Amino acid sequence: MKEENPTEENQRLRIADIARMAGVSAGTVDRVLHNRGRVSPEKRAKIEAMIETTNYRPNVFARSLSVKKAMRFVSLIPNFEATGYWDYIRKGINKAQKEISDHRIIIEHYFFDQYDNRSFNEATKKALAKLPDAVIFSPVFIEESIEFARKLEQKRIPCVLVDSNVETINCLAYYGQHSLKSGYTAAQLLFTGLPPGHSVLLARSVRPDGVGSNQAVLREQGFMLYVRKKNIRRKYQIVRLDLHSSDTASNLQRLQTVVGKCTAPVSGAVIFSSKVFRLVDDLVKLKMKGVRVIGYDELPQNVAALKSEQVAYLIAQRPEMQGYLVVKELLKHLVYKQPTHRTNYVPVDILTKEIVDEYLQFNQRLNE
Amino acid sequence: MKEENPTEENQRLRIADIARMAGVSAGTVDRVLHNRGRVSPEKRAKIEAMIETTNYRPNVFARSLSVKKAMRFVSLIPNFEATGYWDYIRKGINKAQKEISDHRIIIEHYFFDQYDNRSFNEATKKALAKLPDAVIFSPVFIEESIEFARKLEQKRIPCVLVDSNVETINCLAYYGQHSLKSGYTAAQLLFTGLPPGHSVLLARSVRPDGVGSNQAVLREQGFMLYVRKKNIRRKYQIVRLDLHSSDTASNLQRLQTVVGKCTAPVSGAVIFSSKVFRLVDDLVKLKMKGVRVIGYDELPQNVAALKSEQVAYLIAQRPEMQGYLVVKELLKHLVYKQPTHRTNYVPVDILTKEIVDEYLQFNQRLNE
DNA sequence: AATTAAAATGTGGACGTACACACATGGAAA
DNA sequence: TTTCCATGTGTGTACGTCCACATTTTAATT
Repeated sequence: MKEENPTEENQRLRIADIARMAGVSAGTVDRVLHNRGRVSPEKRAKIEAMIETTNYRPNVFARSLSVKKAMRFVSLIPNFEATGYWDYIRKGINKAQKEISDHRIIIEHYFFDQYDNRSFNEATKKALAKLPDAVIFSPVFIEESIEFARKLEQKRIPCVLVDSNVETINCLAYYGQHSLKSGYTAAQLLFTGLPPGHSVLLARSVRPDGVGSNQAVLREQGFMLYVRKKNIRRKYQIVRLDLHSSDTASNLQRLQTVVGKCTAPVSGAVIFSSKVFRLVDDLVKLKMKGVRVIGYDELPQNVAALKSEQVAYLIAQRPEMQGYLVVKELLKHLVYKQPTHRTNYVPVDILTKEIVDEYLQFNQRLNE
Repeated sequence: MKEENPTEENQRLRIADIARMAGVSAGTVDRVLHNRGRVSPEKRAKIEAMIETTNYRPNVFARSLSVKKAMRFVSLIPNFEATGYWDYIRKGINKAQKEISDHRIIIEHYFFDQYDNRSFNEATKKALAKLPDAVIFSPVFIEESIEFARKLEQKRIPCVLVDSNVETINCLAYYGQHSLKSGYTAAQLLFTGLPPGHSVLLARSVRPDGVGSNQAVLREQGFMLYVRKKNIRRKYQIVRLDLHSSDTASNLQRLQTVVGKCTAPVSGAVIFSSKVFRLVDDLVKLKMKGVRVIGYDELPQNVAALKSEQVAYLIAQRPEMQGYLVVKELLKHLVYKQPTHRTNYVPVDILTKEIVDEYLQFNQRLNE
């Protein structure tokens, strides 16, 4: 039995203390804390009052140490390419996994093809069969994701969304960027001080099915919001350019065609996917110089283009942080039993040649 | 005794496992892990080899639960004003303190007047008398801080620096912004697309002793770096304005005088302290409109000025994150026994009217 | 009133580590 | 030889919580 030492300050209260103060045993307090077993209403009230007045919080370390079975999370995100965006999200999830491994939490990853909804459906089946304690996923395919979330809800498996949001899904939390605002910001960075009368390219990466990703569509909407608000069309000629994510070889041709139709020289360009490095490559091939280019995401190739001044600004969205935070949010709910926020936007980060290094290094060190 | 269950995967190794594999008892492994007590060279080698090959990592929860005496950290930062910058750093420290309170770590705060080195010296004396396990401080006064760090080193008390850096101090870690780069970025944001031929105000907050803070001086240097590199002086008239941090009433007068001397209209302004809200107040009083103003730090008044478009951009430096991370760095070293980085720059965050809300909310939720 | 089931409450071991302490060994000094 | 100390090594308990199980109390039924 622990000696009570009244001179020692800063001693956090234990279950035993609450029990003593409420005149019951530790087991009864435990039942109240976890809503398990049967406790008489009077004692329950007394114990709850004690917990309230003393602001008792369980020692999560002792809890994690004591808890018997491991928790299993499942993550469902797109396949990552060698230097792709999704790889950062996976890294963030892994970082969180390492940090909480002492909580006996295991995360199993399933990957799917972001251009093929069948591969997503297959992955969801495997995930459900595992009966995990929670699921992390990215609702790239909206309808399929709603259906998946419905099944999870049936089985009482909580879930969190990463990168893109589907409002109607009843999940614990979403982490991602406010796409509309990031598109608006792209416009602001592009047009501030851009000489009027010129042409501006608005490039979109289009999928095999002819649709852009949800994120990209919203970014463009945000961009056009700025255009309308500031009466941009009066001063600039905005030209759309559809690029193909699968057939990249033909994109140079497309660019050439679109540029050929412009009556004024092209002095600005924006692309709403993370493939800005491809666009600037093509611009170089066509010997187009002095174009102010705005792109997304801090992929190594994009950073290289930023540093060589082919790209003026990159807009970033802390993908590792997104992955990290969705996992932590699950922890917060399942282990710490704390309330969570449904919708969480990560900041719109504006990167320039000069500050990108510190940005990357900072994020990397957070992941160590 | 724990039953070994060979079918159960993902079981992390325990000290007892290492002990069994090395043919010794848990106590001996413990002595090796903590470099305490006496262990024969042969067994030590064997145990260390086992730890190495199995990549054993102690369960930090069990460790924290078991550890006997509480650790005591001391923080030394400037007095915070009602809405001041230092309040954010303190909040970050407190957030970390809460998060690690189960590790039995107590942080005691001492505050000093950032304009009075004697108050700093007094605070250091109190801090040293406490014989803490580690110290967090901001080296606002360079010489005094070096002396303080020397005394800490004598007593083998590790320390971390927050906000500003002093290269010669031998500390575990520093977190703060790369002031030179943030000044450079301020210039870039100010001059990109600014109509040439006009005047630009370069405002400095000067202390009673006539010296600007170390941070402010470096930011100005970064700003001037851009000016030189881009041959700005050819196109703009750069006008210096010294504001007094103590005698704010007279600043309007100073502004009026400086503006009066300008031969071209003022179309841009930058201030290297966090008091941009005062500058724009004075600009309003003088009915100066259409001035592109750049300022620092997301103080509520500054954010208000940003939203009302009196300020074009704010440059932010994640002060809560700085406070939070220095504490975590101490934890990393003292509890997790992991290596730390000496110099850590937080990113240069560029805030606009549209994205500031998400930025603030994100930071706030991180602090919950 | 006696029996039995159900509800309420208490008890003790386990989680993995830290650390005080006990014990063992061996060599030097008495 | 005995005594003593230094060095090496093992043992046991505490940390705060969880949870299975034991025990007591209460209510329902015969």
